[in-house]
Amino acid sequence: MAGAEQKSGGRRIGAETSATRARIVEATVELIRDEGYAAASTRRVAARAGLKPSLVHYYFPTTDDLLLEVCRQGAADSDAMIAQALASEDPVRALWGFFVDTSRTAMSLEFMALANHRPAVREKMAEHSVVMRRRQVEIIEQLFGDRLKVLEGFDPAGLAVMLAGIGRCIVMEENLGVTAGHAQARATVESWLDRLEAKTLA
Amino acid sequence: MAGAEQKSGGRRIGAETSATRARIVEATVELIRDEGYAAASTRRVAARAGLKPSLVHYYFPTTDDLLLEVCRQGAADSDAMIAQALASEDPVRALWGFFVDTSRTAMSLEFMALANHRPAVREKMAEHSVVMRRRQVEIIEQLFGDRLKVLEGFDPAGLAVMLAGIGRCIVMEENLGVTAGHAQARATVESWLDRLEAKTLA
Amino acid sequence: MAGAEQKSGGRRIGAETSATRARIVEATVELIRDEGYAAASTRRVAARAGLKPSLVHYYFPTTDDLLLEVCRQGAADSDAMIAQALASEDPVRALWGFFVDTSRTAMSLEFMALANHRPAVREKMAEHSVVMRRRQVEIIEQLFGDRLKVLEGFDPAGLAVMLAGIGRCIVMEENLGVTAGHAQARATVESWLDRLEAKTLA
Amino acid sequence: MAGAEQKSGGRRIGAETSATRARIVEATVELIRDEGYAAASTRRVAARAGLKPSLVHYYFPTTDDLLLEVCRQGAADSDAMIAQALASEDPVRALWGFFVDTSRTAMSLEFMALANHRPAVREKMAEHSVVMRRRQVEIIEQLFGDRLKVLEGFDPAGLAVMLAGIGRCIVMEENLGVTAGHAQARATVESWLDRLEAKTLA
DNA sequence: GATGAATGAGAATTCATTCAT
DNA sequence: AATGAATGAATTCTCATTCAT
Repeated sequence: MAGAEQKSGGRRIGAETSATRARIVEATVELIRDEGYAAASTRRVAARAGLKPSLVHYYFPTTDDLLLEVCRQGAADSDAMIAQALASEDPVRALWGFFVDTSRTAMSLEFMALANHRPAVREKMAEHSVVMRRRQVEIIEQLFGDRLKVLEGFDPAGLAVMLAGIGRCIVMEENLGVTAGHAQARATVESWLDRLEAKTLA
Repeated sequence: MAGAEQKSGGRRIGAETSATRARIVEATVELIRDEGYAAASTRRVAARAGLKPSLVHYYFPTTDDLLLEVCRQGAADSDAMIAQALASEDPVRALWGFFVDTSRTAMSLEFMALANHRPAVREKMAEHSVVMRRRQVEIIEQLFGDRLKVLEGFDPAGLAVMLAGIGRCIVMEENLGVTAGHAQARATVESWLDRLEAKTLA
Repeated sequence: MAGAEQKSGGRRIGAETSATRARIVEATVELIRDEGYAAASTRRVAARAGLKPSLVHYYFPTTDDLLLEVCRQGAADSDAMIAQALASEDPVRALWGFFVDTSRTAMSLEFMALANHRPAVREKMAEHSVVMRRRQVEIIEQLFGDRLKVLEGFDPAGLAVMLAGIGRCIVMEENLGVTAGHAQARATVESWLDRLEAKTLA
Repeated sequence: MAGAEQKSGGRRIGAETSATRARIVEATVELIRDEGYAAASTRRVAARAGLKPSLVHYYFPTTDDLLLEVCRQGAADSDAMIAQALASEDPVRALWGFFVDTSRTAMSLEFMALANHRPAVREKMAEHSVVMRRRQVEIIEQLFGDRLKVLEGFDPAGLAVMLAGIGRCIVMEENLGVTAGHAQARATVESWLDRLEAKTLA
């Protein structure tokens, strides 16, 4: 129960602990982050990692395998961030910070786009999304309880969708260099959190 | 002679009035909508349009040209939808309908992703985004005036970002088959609109 | 016998006197001069001339037709230069100047290269070369007579080959940015001409 | 272990020792020699070598890579020919033979033309030309010393330019089927060499 | 005299993947 | 654990040419 990263006896080619393997995944993440998912080809990943293209296929027989691994790690990262948020001094802000985290959200958006023509990725993303949402809802319920309904008329799952949407929108647009309304939207969200938090602490 | 379609005698290669040209753009839109932007290759577009690949290049010398045209038409469509919303019986609902319009939003998200590795698209999208946001803000101001601030503590631009974000999130996730929290988020947004509208009519 | 440019009743599409036709030829010459013969495609020629690609084909049904016309004009230019040389104050220097004329020689070299895979050009170039050489020999004989043999042991045709070769070599290498030995080779040639000229005038 | 072919453990993609790689280069040389540089396309090279087009790109990722390799080998061949000339029984004739060697010179001319629109080739050719010229000058100085100046008024570098130019001109024109003056030019060059050689031996 | 539309061929690359070693 | 060789399919783009108007 100590997290989702443990893996018992899974038999893949290339030990999961391999430094080379890690380097490949890392290079892929960088490429996707910097140039979009279309840049994540065997050759370019290998070049970025300073390895031979064949070696990428040695560890990840198909491109889907590689992409799925990156996806899995991204989910694990999100998981860790949420856990950290919950354990932090100011869990409410930390949760909102999670939703407007630039690099994680940018990656997530790339995988959403990828899902469109990679059934395997689509499946994984759907699965992750459900799990993530559930976890977010738990946290929101734990933090605010029914003050949420009483004070703002919000529902925990609804708030999760709202925060996710507003956060992603801000990140996506910042990425384009567009910022109109961002500060005001952030202010509104923060005022919700202020009110909820005040009552929480009271 | 009213409307935005007026044609200004400009003569490009492949007149804008060409039926073939229109067919190409239409096929591209369908492909992107159904399979993601990566499916918009010369061959596939031609196949979908029932034309020879070379003909696509005759009308759109580079892929950027084609993509930009699709982008431009998408923006025009959005424009028209917003105008229609404003002129409708229930402009408030129509505006929200605009933000959760599945096909338009899905396209928009594809182009956001595309912007990551197509500088030309990025530029166009940034430009469009700014214009769209401005128009949305105008409408919101016109519909609600300062009731917005008084009743909900919202700012027009901030609300535009919030609606856009929540709408996109719902569309994106529906696309993945994920719907948790959607109904509740929608309900919250609708309750805002209800309250604002009630006062508007009063 | 008043030059090679007269043309009686030749029936081509597009009157030879057309300004448009001239513009096409001119654009082609510029392109070949600046970017090599491979740049002389219908589209690029049209673009350079500010015309539609179809128009190029209207005047020159095939690429060979266009190339041949450029070739013909180049030969006419060379012809004119030689005639001018002969009529000048210092015909000997003018002749040598002809051989080291940069732009004309560069074009000539492009057509030599083109001749390799354009039989029509090959034929024309061969024909021109023979005519040119003959004319050069005439001039050399006329200028130096048998002083050539007596003084330097040169033969008129041999000298023509030597001057052409040395001139082309210098132009070709200058084009590459290589100049080693050029000044000295020029000096040697000039010393020959000096000696021959001195005796000529004496 | 003597000779210029020594291999310095360097590992590139497609080891330099590969027979396939050699076949590709050889096919390219033949194509350029027979049909001009424009014939050196991936497809045609592959067809000539009896290989699949993709394999050409496996060994030479870009066309420049392939062309540069051919260029490099051509320079190495020239180098070897000069070395051989120097070591031969009659180095003076061998040197002149080098300048009128048909196949080598024809290739060299193709690359000169190619230099016009391939910056990479241009650079390599310029570099080679300088090195070659320097080597030729050394040989000329070594063979004739200052008899050159005294007897004919020639300068070593100038003579190198003259021989190169006359040789190239003859090869180029022969290629076109034009031969007027060639024998006479050759005779003149040979008479220079005769005189210089006689004094050399004396 | 001029032009828009259409087409088939071929260019250079890039890619994922397989296989033998 | 790693890698070189090979391949077939797909990518974007350019080209010469034909044809109907």
